[in-house]
Amino acid sequence: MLIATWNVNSIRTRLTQIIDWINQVNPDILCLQETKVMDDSFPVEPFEKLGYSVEVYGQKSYNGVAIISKIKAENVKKGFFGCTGSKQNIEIFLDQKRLISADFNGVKIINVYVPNGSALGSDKFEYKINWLSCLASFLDELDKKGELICLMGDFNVAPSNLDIHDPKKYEGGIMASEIERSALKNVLKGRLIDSFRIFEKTPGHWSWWDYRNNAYELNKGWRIDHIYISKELTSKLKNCVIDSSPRENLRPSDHAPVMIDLNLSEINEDFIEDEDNFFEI
DNA sequence: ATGGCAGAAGCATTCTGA
Repeated sequence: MLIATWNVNSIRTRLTQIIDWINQVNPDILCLQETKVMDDSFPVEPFEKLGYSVEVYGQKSYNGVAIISKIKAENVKKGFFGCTGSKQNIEIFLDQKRLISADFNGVKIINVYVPNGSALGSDKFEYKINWLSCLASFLDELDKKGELICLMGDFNVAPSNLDIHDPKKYEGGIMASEIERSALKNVLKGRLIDSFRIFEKTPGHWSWWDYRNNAYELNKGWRIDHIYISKELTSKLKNCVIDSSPRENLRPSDHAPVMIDLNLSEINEDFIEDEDNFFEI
């Protein structure tokens, strides 16, 4: 099962590119960020024509997330819920549409667009750190219930210096500061694993290139789009790749899609085996 | 230190992103 994430920087501007990519890659689940559109204006039909269901959580001009899937999404939730351990009041985050979650074959897919944070010490930076703190509390609650998690999206954090083309220049700055990295670590708490780093330990793999300064042509990128999976799922993980090819399109998104191949049928087989055992008893 | 580039809103220019 192919599960992908892509910050498309406007669903309406990128629509034909996304449809082309779906036709090429045939993902089972595609999580989008920065859709930048109200829910009633989201172009649902082109996806439904290809046999996909669409779940949206958007707003005018900014942010916005969506889940496109071949399997019907179950238990769709928009925004944070159950963050009882958070110091932050969830209501603070209601106006920015940055998180949507749904269950597929017993796995909870959580699609996030983490705030950029602008600059260290700014109000937006404080918002980013508070948002990540709320996300950590959100995951703590799901962890208590023993949920299998796939947390994916645009995190706006390079987890290590391997994930920046010029660490000397950018280390300590926005998306590369110790404050952001430790806030991200507090979300993951060792229970969620970076799918990409299971397969690839070297630098030079980017998911975002600035529109400015010819960054893509010079391959000056960052790896800030991630797919984190529960430890229990790592044995089902076949692959994780960044597909930089859409970044070469005319008028591309500044982000490339990232995807994993997760063998969820094995999970169902395990489940069926357990049921058989139950009936034998 | 600043701007570069792109999208949305809306019609000139500002806000936001990363």
